[in-house]
Amino acid sequence: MSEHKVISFDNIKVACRNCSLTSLCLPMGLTPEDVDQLDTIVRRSRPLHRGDHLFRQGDEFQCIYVVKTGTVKSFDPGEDGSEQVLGFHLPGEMIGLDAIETGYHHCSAKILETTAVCEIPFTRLEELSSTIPSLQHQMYRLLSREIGHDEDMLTLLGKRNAEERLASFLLSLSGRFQRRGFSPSDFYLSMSRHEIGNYLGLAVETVSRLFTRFQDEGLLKVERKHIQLMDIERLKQILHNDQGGGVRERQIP
Amino acid sequence: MSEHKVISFDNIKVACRNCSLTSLCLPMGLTPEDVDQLDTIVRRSRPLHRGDHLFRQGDEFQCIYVVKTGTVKSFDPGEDGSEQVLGFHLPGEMIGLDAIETGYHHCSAKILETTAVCEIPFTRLEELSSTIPSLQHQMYRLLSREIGHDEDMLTLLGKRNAEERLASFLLSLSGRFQRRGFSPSDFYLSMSRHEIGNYLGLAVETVSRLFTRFQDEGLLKVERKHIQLMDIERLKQILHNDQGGGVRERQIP
DNA sequence: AGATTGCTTTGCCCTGGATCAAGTAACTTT
DNA sequence: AAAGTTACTTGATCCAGGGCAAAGCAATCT
Repeated sequence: MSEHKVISFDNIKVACRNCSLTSLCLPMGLTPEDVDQLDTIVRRSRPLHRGDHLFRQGDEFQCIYVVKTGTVKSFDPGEDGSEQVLGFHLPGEMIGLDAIETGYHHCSAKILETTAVCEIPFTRLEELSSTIPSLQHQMYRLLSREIGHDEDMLTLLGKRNAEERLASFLLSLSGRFQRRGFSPSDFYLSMSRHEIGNYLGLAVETVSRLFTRFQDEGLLKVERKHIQLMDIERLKQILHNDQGGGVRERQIP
Repeated sequence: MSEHKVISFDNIKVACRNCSLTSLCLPMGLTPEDVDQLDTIVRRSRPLHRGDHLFRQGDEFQCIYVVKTGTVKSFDPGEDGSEQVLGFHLPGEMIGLDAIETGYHHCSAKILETTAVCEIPFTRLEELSSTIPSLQHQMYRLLSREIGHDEDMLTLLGKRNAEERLASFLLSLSGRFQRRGFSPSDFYLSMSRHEIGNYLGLAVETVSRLFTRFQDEGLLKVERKHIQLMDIERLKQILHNDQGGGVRERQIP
């Protein structure tokens, strides 16, 4: 995906104030002074590599993580290894919010491609947010957004058929790439077919067959991980066909 | 269900400090003084009746609602009426958290049986929470809990079969009733088979057949809305059979 | 270069649960 | 109390998508 990156590796160690993700991330809506305050508690990681765990289910909850570059997968590793993928996280997205309640992580998080993250010790973030109202507000917004997103996924899994699920998934990625300055119609998937299927409640084979079918129908071109959306409008129509409903479009910057 | 109520109608207008839900609700972990502070911004509603809307999708977001007595259903009413039930809310549970982000409600909420709710103007709650750290903490916890709960539902819809879904649903209700002082094994459903099916991603017929089957197998007794769980242990085993996994037990007080 | 390993695709068959279609029981209205 | 309405159950059929098996294709190792 690197050839499409606008938000580039320059970001790895920059302060929040100079980070191009600022408008999608925790600092959104803060004054420059408040961002500097926030900056004092943010820790930047060295790059992590494919397969690394950011944290594991059951680990003590210390930090909220924000993706800076790369992609992270969060998943519930079941009791016996039958994992359920809960999300794919792109730059600017937060991970670990479900751990606040109990103090330990309910899911695991694994790196899909070389990734840098910001770590924010939650206790300090909490302290800071009670002195900076706009930070508190932004925290509420981000937590609320996560809830809204999960609810959209519930509708996806509860009501949509295989075709609608994959179309919805691709459009979600497309929109999120676009908001990050990447091409909305030409990108590389950092997750496997297996992970996509798992996330969407489908078998690998079904995902594979659908990619083939979408390609045959001229909706897109696939070549392994490389996706080119050829007809985004028609993909959107798929969501609004059938029993209508359609996944309400949601901004997940 | 009224014959089982321990948390009774006495609650309808009591202040938070005297409310028996206090340990499940927003005041959890607050000092008595802080609870009184909170109390000044809480508005208590007169009882609402079956079919009433608490709010509708698209309404401007003003208040967080907390069920005091009764049951509320939240749902996404799709574009054309193909609704998706998102949750059933018992006393002490909050509704409308997904609206914080955008300032309007993403789902609708409807009363299932005569219900009293507390309304908490969100702006005032936000202000108050920046002066009471333990209130802020509790808000973060509740928002996080909602995320965790939704993630459990994603696993349910993504991985479990019909039998596991219904067992999980009944056990969830059972536990939540118990924590509220009701019988965990003898209760009335305030939602229809249709709503249960919708919530669990199943057809009404499937839900009906499963109730019959569970009854034939001696797991429970059903008579319309009246449920008696006869073998909770065996119901729990259903969740841990098959591909293992099993819905991790979670406290949703 | 050839072999090993790990995705992905494709063909084939099968099943869980949806859908369709009646029938029945409870609740509402008149 | 009869008639209408809505919710639930039960039976019969169907099919979208799952599971299995084998082959294809990249990438890495020897």
